[in-house]
Amino acid sequence: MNNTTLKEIAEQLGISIATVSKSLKNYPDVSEKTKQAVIELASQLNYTPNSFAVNLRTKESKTIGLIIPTIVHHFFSNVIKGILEEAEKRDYLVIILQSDENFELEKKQIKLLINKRVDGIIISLSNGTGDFFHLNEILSQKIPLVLFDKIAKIVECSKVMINDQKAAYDAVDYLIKKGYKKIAHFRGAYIPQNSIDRFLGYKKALEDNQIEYNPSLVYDCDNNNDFEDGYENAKKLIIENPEVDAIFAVTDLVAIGIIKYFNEIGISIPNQIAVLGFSNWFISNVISPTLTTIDQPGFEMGKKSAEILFNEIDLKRNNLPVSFQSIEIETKLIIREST
Amino acid sequence: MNNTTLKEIAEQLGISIATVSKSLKNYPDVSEKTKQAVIELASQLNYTPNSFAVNLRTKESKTIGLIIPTIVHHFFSNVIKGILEEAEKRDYLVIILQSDENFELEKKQIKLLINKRVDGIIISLSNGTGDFFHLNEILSQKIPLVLFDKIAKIVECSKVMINDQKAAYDAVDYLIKKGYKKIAHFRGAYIPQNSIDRFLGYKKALEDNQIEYNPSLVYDCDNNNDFEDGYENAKKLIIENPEVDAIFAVTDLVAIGIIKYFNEIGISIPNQIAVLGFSNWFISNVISPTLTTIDQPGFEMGKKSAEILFNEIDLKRNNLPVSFQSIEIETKLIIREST
DNA sequence: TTGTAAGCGTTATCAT
DNA sequence: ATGATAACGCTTACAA
Repeated sequence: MNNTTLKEIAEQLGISIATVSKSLKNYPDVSEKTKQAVIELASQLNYTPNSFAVNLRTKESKTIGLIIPTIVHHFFSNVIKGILEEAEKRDYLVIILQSDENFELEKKQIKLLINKRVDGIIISLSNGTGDFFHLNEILSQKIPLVLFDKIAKIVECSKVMINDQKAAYDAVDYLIKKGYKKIAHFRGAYIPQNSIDRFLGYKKALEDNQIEYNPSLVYDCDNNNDFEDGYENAKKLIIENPEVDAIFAVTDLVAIGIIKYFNEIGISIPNQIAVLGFSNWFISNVISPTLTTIDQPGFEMGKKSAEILFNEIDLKRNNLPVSFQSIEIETKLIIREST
Repeated sequence: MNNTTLKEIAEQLGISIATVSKSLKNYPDVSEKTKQAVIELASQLNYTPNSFAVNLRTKESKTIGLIIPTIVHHFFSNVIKGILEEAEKRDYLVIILQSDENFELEKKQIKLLINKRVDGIIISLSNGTGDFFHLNEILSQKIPLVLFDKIAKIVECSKVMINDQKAAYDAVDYLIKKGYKKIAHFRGAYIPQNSIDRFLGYKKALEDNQIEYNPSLVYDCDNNNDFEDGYENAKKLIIENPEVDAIFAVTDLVAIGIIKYFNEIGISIPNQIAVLGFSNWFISNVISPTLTTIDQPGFEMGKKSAEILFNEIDLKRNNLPVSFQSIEIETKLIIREST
């Protein structure tokens, strides 16, 4: 750990630390000659500023924090990618944490990040998150915060999301227009707003098309294993409601579970029954039949979240007022073989 | 940013900063009475140590860096998960970077991490990585380093990997024992050692079973889009070598591409031709037919890498000698419907 | 143009 | 048991 310091350079050159610092930071009030000498020696000694000291002085860490519910997840992976690319551009580093859908862990991780004095935080809330006091702690410290995907409407900060309700509505509306009459919904858990919204979109599309909403056609997928949920519920559905001709699944993974089961027992998709997913995971394009789904653009959401965050960090640095944004990223229906 | 400092507590209590610090850190030489007073006021004021100052003082950041080639990747996602869980246990934070298979980016990111003075670094090398000077820079700074999966044998540091050659050998040997006679290999690029080793394992298994190795049965998948590679090569193979009865693919994604094509043109798997993948991605268990593959345990690899790294960090902290480990994680053949 | 010195918030040594 | 003080390495206002 032979790290060169300003002091060493100063001593070797017989000048003061201040002058060395100024030379390296291109201050105007230092002679070209000394500046060159400093720069040369610095690069010779392979000098890099001690970031700990810089942090302490500037009160900035050039680091942001990111908390997501699940790492092994196609959508979130894409979000991460979008965020990392924006951070890269600005030479910012990203600390990533996984809350594992656990409220307590999320709280602890936020504490860790605040403690670490990151310059900003991006979060997608866990399904277990019950209240938002822990978020207020971030805000009261004036740390820029962006929520994405799993957001909390009440929290006063910027947000990046999709319109789950509209997306679901469009999907179901498409199914109806295509001629499907008896449409089931495999819905998600009751806690994250997303699955509620997707359910509401489903319901509204039915109603707007004069199809009576039938609660017994709604199946719960809340065992935290979407694939299994889809598979098992498909089994049930085929017995309980054999006349259903289409299923709108809350997630591609649920849809894949459904397809898997139907493939196994020889039910033909979409001839006997159509399946429509949500998210446009990679897998939905390679399964047989390929899955009609809604594209949820994770990369763009990550990118946008990061852009907003870095913008707020800049504003804060310059003591300018920030106004929170709520951005809705466009989704689109990807029509494939399963409908 | 109303952050309480030791100084404030000291002033309010009319004692010295030193005493406050000691109280909070449970030093033996401070009276129970003052200690209690300090602790109480500290929690009242919601005191947390300024990590910048702590870092500067202790020369530790309680942070490690992780560089991986691709974020959106089932295997690497699992690795990340394993690493994050180990870090979580120790209240360590993890900075994650994506090299995007780009040598220059990898170099830059290592510089950033060294600069940030992380306590340790874990890397899976990019396919573009040509030499290892940038890694030596890490070592010369005495920063603990663990390489995993895409490793460089010459670099003197701990390593966590699988035995690609053996895994491939076992897979192909299994195919042969199962009665397949004409086995093609869809191989990966020529740069990462992994795909070379898998190819060698394939070749050796043939030779050990007295099957002549035939180079024209080896197809290159090096367009950086495994799925497409598999699909397109399957198309070629069926024309050029219609008598092939099994394919060993370098990756599940390649295998999925193959399956996709065969499903489309109505070639039955495994009856007309068998397909065997590598990695055991989630997708391989839900596709039809389900894919026989080799389980490459990302989670364990991440976990093990982190354990080794944290151990080295501890040793270094206590000025103890470290000896580098090379750990081989067990893979296993997962037999499913495609063979 | 250059240097002095204060300060960022801790930790740790050495007096008292 | 408590406190004064130096040190970590850098930035920057101010003095020379």
